Amino acid sequence: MNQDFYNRKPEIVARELLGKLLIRNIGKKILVGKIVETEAYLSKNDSACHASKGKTNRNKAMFLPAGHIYVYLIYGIHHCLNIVTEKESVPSAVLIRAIEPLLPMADKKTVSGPGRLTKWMKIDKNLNGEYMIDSPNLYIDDKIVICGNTITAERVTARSIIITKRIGVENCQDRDKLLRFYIKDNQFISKI
DNA sequence: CTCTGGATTAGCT
DNA sequence: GCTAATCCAGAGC
Repeated sequence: MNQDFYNRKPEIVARELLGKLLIRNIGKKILVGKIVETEAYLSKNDSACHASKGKTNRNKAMFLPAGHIYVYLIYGIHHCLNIVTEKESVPSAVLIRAIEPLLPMADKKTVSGPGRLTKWMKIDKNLNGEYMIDSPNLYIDDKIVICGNTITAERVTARSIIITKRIGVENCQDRDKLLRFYIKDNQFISKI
């Protein structure tokens, strides 16, 4: 995807990322997953957003221009993958919560959930601050050709998108905002 | 400096 | 259903 794709409101980007291919290169290995669940985190006016109270050492990647990667460690154990949206200095982002593994195959318990998919794709804070638009390591696309085989993104229609409250933000003011998006009936959604 | 708790998950009751 | 795992941001002193 180009920069214009990410340089929009996070709730728009979160919705349009559904069905797209998340591609991870590790040396000669390549992993591909279809994005099936996302959440939007607005900037200042969203108490659930890490950057709602300003820039810190942890969240500074969120202030970079759209298309940068924000990875953070949660509960001391799990990494979460976000794509920065909107223009520079507006700290909004989209959290990738679940993917459907296309290459190689994997089962639900390996990739469903923000902490599991980063483990499967070996995503950690080394990727924090990278720019997806020109990174060979981790990026998102509509299609990819591997050994002559073409894998294409799913075209997700509005009627097959479910919108709910975000997961895991129970104790904050903006917990009821409808900013979680997922593909209806997909088997890799983290929670119903 | 200390203390609390989190955009989670695995494992146990 | 409950809790431990384990790092670190943010608040308070």
